[in-house]
Amino acid sequence: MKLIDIGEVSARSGVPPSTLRYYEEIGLIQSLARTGLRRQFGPQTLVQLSLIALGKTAGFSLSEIAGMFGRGGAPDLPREGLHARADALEGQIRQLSTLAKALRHVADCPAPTHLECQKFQRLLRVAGRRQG
Amino acid sequence: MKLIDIGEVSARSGVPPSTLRYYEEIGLIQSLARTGLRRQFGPQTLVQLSLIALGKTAGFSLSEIAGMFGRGGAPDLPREGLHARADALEGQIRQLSTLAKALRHVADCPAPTHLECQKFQRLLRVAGRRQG
DNA sequence: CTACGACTTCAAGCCAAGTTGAGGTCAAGG
DNA sequence: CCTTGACCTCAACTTGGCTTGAAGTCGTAG
Repeated sequence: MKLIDIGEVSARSGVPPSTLRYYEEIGLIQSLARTGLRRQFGPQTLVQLSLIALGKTAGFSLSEIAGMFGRGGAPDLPREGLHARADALEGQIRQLSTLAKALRHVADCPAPTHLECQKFQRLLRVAGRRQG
Repeated sequence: MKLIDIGEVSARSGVPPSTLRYYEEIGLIQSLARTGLRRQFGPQTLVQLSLIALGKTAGFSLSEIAGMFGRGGAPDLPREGLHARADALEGQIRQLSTLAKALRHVADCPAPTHLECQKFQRLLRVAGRRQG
């Protein structure tokens, strides 16, 4: 297992070194060694960084994401937990679709103001239902 | 146009009064009058709050959301801007779908570690492509 | 008329997720 | 051998999105 210098990890992943240090500090990733003072990471760190980026766009907090890795960086979570997260994600996806539809509608609707448009009203009600 | 007391806006929308005051402070919503000191909002504020909630789950910042309203609270944005936002949203939706699939896969895949699973590798590569 | 409870202002505090800056260390190239 | 540049540590700062607390002001019910 060859080690990768922090600079290279940063270059390959696009994540700044300061952020890599921060992630290590909070336990999200681990460096495996030092060359002098320079952190050396394992190849799986690159995979982790992909998952972290993905998780962040999905709206997970860093600590939630940390919970998805086992020690060593391999994804590791009880199956039901994963399915629950996937369910939550799909809910979020439905909301986003609603919003995207609402935006497209607003762009094309000829009504003088959208508050007078039935279709828009309905989209909003559907959206509103998810928050109570 | 009847006015709605801040307490009632809060109760109907589920948004705390402190947050409503904060939103007014940053110009996201406007109160139309006072009864004594109490803010009174117009009915469109409730619509705005729905859109704000929706926008937040979509990952927009409050200032981005503020940019979607014209003065008076009616949604107001150039059509091309709206379509651009919708496009961005749909990209995000695709990412989320990828993540959801990855999660479900991890939950069900029998491989000893997911890093050895072809399907998982592929999902990650697809995901990684979107960040450079 | 008085007390109550929900509002008011304003400043300060809090959390997440980093970034920035000062001062230090190190390995590699010339 | 010495400089250079990228890293190091640690603390402080920043931004976004609020919440909390102290001290004050109303309008309504009793």
